[in-house]
Amino acid sequence: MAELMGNWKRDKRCAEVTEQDIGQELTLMGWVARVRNMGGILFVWLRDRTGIIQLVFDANHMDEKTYALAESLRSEFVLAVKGTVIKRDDAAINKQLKTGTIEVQVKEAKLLNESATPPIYTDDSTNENEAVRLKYRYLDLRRPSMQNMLMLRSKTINAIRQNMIENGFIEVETPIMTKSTPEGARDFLVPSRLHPGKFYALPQSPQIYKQLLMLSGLDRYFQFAKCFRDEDSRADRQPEFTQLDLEMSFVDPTDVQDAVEGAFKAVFKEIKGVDLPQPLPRMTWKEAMASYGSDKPDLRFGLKITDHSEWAADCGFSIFESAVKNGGIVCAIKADGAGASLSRKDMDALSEYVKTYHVKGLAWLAVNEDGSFRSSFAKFIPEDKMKALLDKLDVKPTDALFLIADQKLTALNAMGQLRVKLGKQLDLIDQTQDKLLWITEFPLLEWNEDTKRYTAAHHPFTMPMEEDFDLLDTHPEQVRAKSYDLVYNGVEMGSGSIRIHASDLQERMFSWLGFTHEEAWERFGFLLEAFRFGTPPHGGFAFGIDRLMMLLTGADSLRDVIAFPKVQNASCLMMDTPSLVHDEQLTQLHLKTVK
RNA sequence: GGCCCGGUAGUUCAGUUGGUUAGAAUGCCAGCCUGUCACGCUGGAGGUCGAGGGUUCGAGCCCCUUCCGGGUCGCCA
Repeated sequence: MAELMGNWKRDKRCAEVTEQDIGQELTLMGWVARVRNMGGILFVWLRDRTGIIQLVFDANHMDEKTYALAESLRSEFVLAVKGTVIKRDDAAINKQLKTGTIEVQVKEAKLLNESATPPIYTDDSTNENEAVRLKYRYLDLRRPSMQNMLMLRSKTINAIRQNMIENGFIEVETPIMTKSTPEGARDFLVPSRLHPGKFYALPQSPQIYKQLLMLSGLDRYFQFAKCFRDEDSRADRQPEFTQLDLEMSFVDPTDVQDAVEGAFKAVFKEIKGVDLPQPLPRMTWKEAMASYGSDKPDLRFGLKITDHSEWAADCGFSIFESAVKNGGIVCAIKADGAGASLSRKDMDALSEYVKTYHVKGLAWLAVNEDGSFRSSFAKFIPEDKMKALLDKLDVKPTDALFLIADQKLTALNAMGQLRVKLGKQLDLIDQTQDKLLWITEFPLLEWNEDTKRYTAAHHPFTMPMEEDFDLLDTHPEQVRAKSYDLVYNGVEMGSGSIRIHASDLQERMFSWLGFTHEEAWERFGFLLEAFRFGTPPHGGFAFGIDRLMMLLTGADSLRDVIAFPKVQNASCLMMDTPSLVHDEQLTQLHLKTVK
């Protein structure tokens, strides 16, 4: 028996009521979070996005009808009340509530809407199955933790936007219906009704538009860009996501990095109250791979990787020797004090784990307290040779040692994954730290074994380093790019580069990527054409807002920081997306012929 | 496409070696209760054990298939 609001006006949100309001008569509106009926007196927790305030319905202070209404209240009913703010007795103070020292003595009430019994809890008391939460996402978003997340996200975006505008960036919106481009991820396609057989593509990023804006003379551009990639999901990868996209003219890498650092500094100050150092540390890709086995090293803990190929070349252990002979490496991680705690079973589990990353196995050694050791490989190696390795690595009692032998990048990648795993397992990560750094000088090109050609490591518009121009025709794989990634606690936040701004160099780039002149012009003709009209040197960056929110809130999944996320198979459990459409629609789009 | 984990009241979970009518908490419904705050007390309803097939005298439990959710490798310029 819901009523209309009539002329009632809400005075404040629930938890905005304070002791300053004591004695005032206020009109409040919100959802019923909890009802406690004592028989004659009845307490209701009224909730909105600000929090909770306690309402008191006393049968002696209101007419029968109002009290009867109070007795009919259930969870999630929408309620409006008029009442007086009163101070609670000392004994009745609830320290859990922001408004715990006050309550509202209700005089009148209106039931604005009823609610079906909710299928999930709308508080944070339980952690329900995520599929159920996602099916009823609109209720899930009533949870205080989710509301806080959305408010924090809004605040973060606002801090970034303000920082961008203060620094002379201009916000420009670029199209969502755009052109499919080769290279990169799969596109989501939109069929055209007016152009039978032709398709728009949703942008994987506004890359080309923002470069054209530099050509147009915008000088500094930014946008909170929605991007789409039709690839498999992960905990930190959604088919649609938001990034801060920016581009600048007349700049070198440090200018772009400064601008990005400025935005991060603003966010950390605003959200965490933390002053980030500026400039942030830099590390080359080569160094990151060699020491951390990753292009996104987590610097909150040690366990650095060391190379022992030289030692391994004649160590007597045929697996190590042949790896080195075949151009590979033998690398190691030493974990101080881990030898005593890691059992044979743990070692086997770690060995299985590294195999996921395509190495054949893990050689391990655990030193006991008395200096004796258990090992999977020591028995194959002469004693003096073994001693040389342990001395070199300064292995002491209770230490553990792990070695991997394989092709260089394969071994380093697996070792990098093991490093992170050990960091977590041995509890070496200081969760209170924020370790940001730049990874620079990425390789320009990567060899693709399937297609037998080079592909752009970043994207085909990336400027090679001048120092490496000579290598382009002879050793393309050794050419470094003017590109840079920002890494935060072992997570890639985003990447950027200085772009190619000369038409001829861009055309050469396409040819290194295996495009013929004709193909390049067919696919990127408008860009090559545009580059003829005075393109300024320029570069930019983009970082994931969702990933940033994940790290700021400590969430394990992107789904926790996106209002309406997709699940692993890219469907939406709430709306049941994607869905079938009517034949008529398909016919109009020329996807189905009328019979 | 591969590998791994999970699916039992609305919700969170337990369920022994395969053995009677599948349990608990919470939520829900009804009653009682004038200061509760995760109120309390009494009673009640609520189950296609994800689905289908198989083994068995007998299946929530074992086997096969499949659907759904999660993680991950490949993939993600």
